[in-house]
Amino acid sequence: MIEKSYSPKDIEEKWYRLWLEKGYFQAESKSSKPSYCIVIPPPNVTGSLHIGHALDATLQDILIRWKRMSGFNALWLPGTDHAGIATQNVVEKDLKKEGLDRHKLGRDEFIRRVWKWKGEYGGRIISQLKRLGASCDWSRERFTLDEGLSKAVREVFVRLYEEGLIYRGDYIINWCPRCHTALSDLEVEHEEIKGKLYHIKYPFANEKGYLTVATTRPETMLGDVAVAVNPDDERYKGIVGKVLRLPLLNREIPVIADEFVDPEFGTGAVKVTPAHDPNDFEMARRHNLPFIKIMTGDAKMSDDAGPYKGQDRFKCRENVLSDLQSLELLGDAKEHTINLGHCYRCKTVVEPYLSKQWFVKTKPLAQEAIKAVKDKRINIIPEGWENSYFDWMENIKDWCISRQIWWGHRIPVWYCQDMQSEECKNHGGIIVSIETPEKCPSCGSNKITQDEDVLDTWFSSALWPFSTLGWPAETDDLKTFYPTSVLVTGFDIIFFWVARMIMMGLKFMGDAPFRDVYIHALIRDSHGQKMSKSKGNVVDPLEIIDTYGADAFRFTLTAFAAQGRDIKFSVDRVEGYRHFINKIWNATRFILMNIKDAEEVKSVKEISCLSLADRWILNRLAGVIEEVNKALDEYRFNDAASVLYQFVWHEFCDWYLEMVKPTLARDDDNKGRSAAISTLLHILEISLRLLHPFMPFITEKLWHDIPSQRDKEADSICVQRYPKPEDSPTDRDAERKMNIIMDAIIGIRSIRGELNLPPSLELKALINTSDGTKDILNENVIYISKLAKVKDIEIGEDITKPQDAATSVRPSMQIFVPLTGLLDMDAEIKRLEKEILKIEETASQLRKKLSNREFVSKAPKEVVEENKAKYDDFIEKIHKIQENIEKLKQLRRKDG
RNA sequence: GGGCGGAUAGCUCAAUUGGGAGAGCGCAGCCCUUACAAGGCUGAGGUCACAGGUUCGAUCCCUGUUCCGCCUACCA
Repeated sequence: MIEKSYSPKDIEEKWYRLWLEKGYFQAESKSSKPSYCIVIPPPNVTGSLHIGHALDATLQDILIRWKRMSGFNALWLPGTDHAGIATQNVVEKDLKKEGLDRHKLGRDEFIRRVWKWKGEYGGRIISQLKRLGASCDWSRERFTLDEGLSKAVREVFVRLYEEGLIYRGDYIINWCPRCHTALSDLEVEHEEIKGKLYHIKYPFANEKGYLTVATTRPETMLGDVAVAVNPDDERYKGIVGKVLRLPLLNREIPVIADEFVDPEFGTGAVKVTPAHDPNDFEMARRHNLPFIKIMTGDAKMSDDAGPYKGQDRFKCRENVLSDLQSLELLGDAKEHTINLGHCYRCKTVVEPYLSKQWFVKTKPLAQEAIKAVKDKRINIIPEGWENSYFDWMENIKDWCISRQIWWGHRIPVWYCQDMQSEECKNHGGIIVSIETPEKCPSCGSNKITQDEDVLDTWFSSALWPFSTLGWPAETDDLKTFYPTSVLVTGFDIIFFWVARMIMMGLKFMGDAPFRDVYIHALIRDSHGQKMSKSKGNVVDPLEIIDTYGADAFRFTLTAFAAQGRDIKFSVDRVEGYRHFINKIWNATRFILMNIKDAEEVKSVKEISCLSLADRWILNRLAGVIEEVNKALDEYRFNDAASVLYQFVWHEFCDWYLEMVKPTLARDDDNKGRSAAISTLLHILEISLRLLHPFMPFITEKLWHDIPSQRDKEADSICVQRYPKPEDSPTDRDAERKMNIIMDAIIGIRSIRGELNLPPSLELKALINTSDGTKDILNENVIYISKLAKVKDIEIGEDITKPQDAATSVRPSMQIFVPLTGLLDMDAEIKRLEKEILKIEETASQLRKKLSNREFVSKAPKEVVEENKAKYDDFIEKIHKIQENIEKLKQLRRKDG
């Protein structure tokens, strides 16, 4: 016997501990079973579990538990990401509190501090995943800075370099002045803001007049080296080649012609600032113009900014504008929306900045990645995301991979300081090596220094599906689990991560890193807003688990995880699904209560005298098993959840349990009781297994309370076989018959409900029906009397309506409930008339359709016949109700 | 600028090949009927955003419009 109510906390702790002790989540490196593998999208080591992780992990856990139970050698490989910039920021903040900064500490000491921090706090998100019930193979947990993974990073870097796919050079990159590092294009978040388009007059150097340029960033004029116009622009035909005097600095700059300039925009004249704008950079290269850096890495003005040196970039803008104003060189300023880039880690406005960085030449890698998806070596689900994927891949730009921070994989490049040999000089003293070199391999000098930069964190993440399995070593894990089965992630990191994993996997493993990519929705708050700390609308998954239990939380996430749509989340919904957990608990409790100790529970297959209800629910279960497996196979998690919800609550609890209650209560029918008990346990046990991937804790707990499992302490539901449709006997005839019984019950209940007759009122029912149905009803009259709460039931083929009876016309029967002296004739007439109206509405639609010759001649024959049959049924029903109304009206006249 | 998605009951969302629109929550009425009041039964509630088109027939397919959300882009 189990406790009256369900308290998740104790159960969750107990069973999770046991799962770990028994090693149920550990996959085998070599196995005769088929492999199934998911690598977790590694959360940031600095992070704590947010609701997006919870959804992501829940879906993965469902898949893994489902496959593990279905006989696969299932590996869910967990781990965390070192998250270079984010983690460095966190530790730097801590240092600041102590009045320190990383430069005071020095590189080595700083790195030590970060590792220490990681040791103390880095495990948080892992323990939170455990609270959720994640069945990861923790023995294989990885961290992107692990020795093995670092080796993979070096191997990849060196090989790409040797193939000419990695290069170093001076280019305009996105620079975060706060994080003090370069960022890739993806790491910049664009936001539209209202800004101004300023018109500035640049006087000619050798004659009167001026040329007006339009710019949103007036301060960058300090770095201008030219003004460009379109060569076809008639307005400026004569002035190309003339010299302007740059205001404020009085530098002489030429007017050049370049196709890039759009004559329609602004004034048609563009100031050219090669060191601070990617387009200008390209233009300067085309025209051999100099590059003047007017800012430092802090986004303060540099020596080259003349009198503005040392000013902050925004302050400088104000000063430049007011200085131009006083020189009367400032024209109109128009309202203009500007798409401003911000650092995705610290939200600081990024600066296009000229600097020396390392890049991956991505085009060749992208070619293969496109092909892999095109020929279905990788399936993206839902398919809609393929378009974005192709679009991004086809327009891919080189990837800036060097970061000017300390926490990360240091670039495996050394520079020879001496360059004593010709060979050494030829390649600029650059040494690129997997192993850390002692001396320069070309000239033998031991004065070598390593590149100061580290790699983009996403560089190591891109290797995750194979680096975690042991690559570059040829491990058993790698052979067994690569390519992995599916990647489950949110759409926000398709480009950051998914696309790059595909490129790297194809390049270094010669095969896609995963067969399927399941892209799930983003979780928003109940108003559809993105959750963020600054908005204060974040929901803490741990709090939800504490309040409602992990199972309810997981089931809620699953039920809302429809493909291709964001999830609006609120805790109220979790509460709703906690009721479902409670329902399962209580249904189990009821079943266990009804098992007598001595009773021998038999398998349903051995029992010959199953009741109609037994056979019906067994049949339904077979259907549910099939639907759930199919839904999971197609990643329709919400469908799987709703099928289970519907079955357990409404079919099993509302119908079946109510139907077997009388049988269980009878002492004189041991066979019937025994069949019912067997059926109950069969349904319960299989349902628990079906539900287990969705709600692992409660199913485990209840499964052990089932008599047949009580002695098997070593066992766990998580390693039992996942149900297959053939586990439950099918019986179409039972389904047909049960529909008739249910229809009778619903008919009587409707009368009771609509006429507000209290359940305490004893009713009698008369059912008029045809021959075949009569027998079915008679054989199962007990269900009707119990569930519809009627004492006497008379069933016959020519029963006529008693005088003062309420009626319900069903497809295969007419039900009369005599209400002598109780029936409010007017109310009943009204009720029946309303029903006619309702039927008539749909009937008239059908009539219209059927009287349309085109429909009858052109529509498929089955459809026409189907509609005709439906129509006839409606008309018959209306007639019968009409008759009943007439009889009531006659009666009323007599009484009156 | 380009692309994608959404608009269905008061709320949140389903509806897989175009053929009488569903669920959960909420609401109303009746009920503590020996698992569960975190429950049961019954019911009300929809011009499927708008306008055209294809079709015998459109919530579904096509075109356009409006509103909302997202992704993406070097118009200074």
